[in-house]
Amino acid sequence: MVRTKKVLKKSLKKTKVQAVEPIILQTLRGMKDILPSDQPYWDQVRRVTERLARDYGFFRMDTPIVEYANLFTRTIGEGTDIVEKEMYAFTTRGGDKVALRPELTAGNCRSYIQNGMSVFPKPVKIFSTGPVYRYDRPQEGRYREHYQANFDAYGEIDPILDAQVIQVAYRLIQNLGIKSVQIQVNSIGCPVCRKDYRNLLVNYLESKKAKLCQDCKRRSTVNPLRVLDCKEDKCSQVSASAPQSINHLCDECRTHFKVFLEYLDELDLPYIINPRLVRGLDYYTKTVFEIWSGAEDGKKHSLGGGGRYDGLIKSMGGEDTPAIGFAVGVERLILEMKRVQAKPYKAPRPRVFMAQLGNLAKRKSLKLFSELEKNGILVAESFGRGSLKSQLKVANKLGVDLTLILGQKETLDGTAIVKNMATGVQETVSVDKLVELIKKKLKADNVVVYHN
RNA sequence: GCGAUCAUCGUCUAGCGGCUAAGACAUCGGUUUGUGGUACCGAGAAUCUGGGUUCGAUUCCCAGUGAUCGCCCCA
Repeated sequence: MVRTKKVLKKSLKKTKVQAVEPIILQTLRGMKDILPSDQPYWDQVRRVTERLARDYGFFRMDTPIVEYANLFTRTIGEGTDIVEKEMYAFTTRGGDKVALRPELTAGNCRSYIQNGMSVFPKPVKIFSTGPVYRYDRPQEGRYREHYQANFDAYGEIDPILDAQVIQVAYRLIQNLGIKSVQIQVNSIGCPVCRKDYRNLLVNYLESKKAKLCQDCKRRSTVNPLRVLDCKEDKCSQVSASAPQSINHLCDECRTHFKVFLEYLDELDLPYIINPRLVRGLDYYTKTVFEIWSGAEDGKKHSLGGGGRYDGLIKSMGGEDTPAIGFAVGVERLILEMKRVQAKPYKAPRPRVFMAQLGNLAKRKSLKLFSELEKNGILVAESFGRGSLKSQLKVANKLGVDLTLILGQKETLDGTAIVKNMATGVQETVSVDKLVELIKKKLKADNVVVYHN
């Protein structure tokens, strides 16, 4: 086979047969397949997410992956990295400027407005999951296509919702078996007090400009809040004594933050206030937060984050609607689940194998298979195989408890052999009583489940 | 977008400037045809791509691609 492949390749080269572009058997950079072996983890995330969403009153919504590009540039912010250098944007044949969504909130807000969802009783709680796209440099836990689970609540200004939303995020992570996490919270104020604070910060940074790293010198005017987040030693020193946004909030924002923290205390959530927490999207107001994995051995990931965006809906052309939400990164959750050896979801597996022998039995087995399936009995098979021996081998490998053997003789008699794989004992039963018997046997204790 | 490390069967690994690139696991088939697990036998299966150095490259060099790590940023 290989030889023919190689020969073929060479002869193609020599004779210069039409230059057919070969199919590149590789996922695009930063994108990966989610293989069957990983699905138990994904299933677990899905189940926990859906269960929690239901319990906290969030309804599922799915929006398109592609939207008009300016939905994102206008909401996330022109100057942000996400928009500036990470967006998958292109022009369609029809001339529309579109983009693959880099996050879920913008699309959800668009849908909220477009579909007049403001008529629902507040808060309107929505959750969605799906892939988002960012054209950045891949690493472990950071992909160009990754999945997020996103929760948003519209129409409620009360800080109690901020606390509840964080509780949902926290419990989502906890319920996956990730116990050790840290919640960081901050308030970045409203447009009014943030502007004042920003000026203050710019002035301060200006006075210390000489002590900043190259990047931060640039940032200090373009996006001064980001300087606070810089990990360079000298920048940390500068930002350590920089004015903090929480000390320069207007009355309303300060009260909001204070009450919010009281609710958090009430919930016993392990949070810390990080005055230097700023986020990469422009639409946030007041409360912002992130949840970090608690890996002691160096590597830490942001598992999720979010915040309040009271001005977003209005700025998009909707009614004045306060809102708060968060997103978690599914790949990172799974990475962390594996690290702490959290249990993935274990899907039901077939405990019965059906083996057939001879043309007549083979023909009947297909029907019998569906009869069993209709009765809720999961059956494995390898119908294409001929010998009973090889079928039993497969049955054994699959670790089933029972194997049904259907041969020429049984088919003519309207019976089947039921073999207990652990003991090797087998009995012949009428096909009519098969379902009943299998159910009984699967419940019985003497069916030993070995093979994990 | 910047820097670093790496790249061999499906998976994990071995190997060497040279002639059939080795092994394990997995897969498929067999050990007398209607009975599995163990054992034995057999088969298929790889040097990421493109250049260069060389008599000769999987091995050395360059570029591309990808992965991982550190920045940047974020989920």
